Amino acid sequence: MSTAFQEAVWAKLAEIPRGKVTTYKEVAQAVGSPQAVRAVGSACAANPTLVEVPCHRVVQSNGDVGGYARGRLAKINLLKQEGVTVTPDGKVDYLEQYLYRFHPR
DNA sequence: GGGTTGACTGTTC
DNA sequence: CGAACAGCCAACC
Repeated sequence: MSTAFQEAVWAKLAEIPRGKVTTYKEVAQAVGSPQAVRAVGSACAANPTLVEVPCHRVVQSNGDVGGYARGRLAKINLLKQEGVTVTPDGKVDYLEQYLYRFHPR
């Protein structure tokens, strides 16, 4: 079972184009709760399908890939596969370049 | 109904 | 630059 909040988050994640990434904060803002970044993370963790929902394209605002249901390494590997530069430290380099924003100014 | 936990963020030391 | 503290929201027990 899922809540409206989680579905809203998943819907936003589905909008992220391949080769791009977004931050939990951006998603939180997109769903209307810019402070609910923790809740967004929980929603991603509760995501039922890892293929339909590109949760691996969500990273932390500081560039760190954050966590992943299958492990950080798997997440890093997926991002690299999509053309995102990830440092061995598990951080996305050139984040601003790959960052996908829901709130364009 | 109340308290704890978590795929986080920003500030401060 | 790295580690620690506090703040926030939604879900779970």
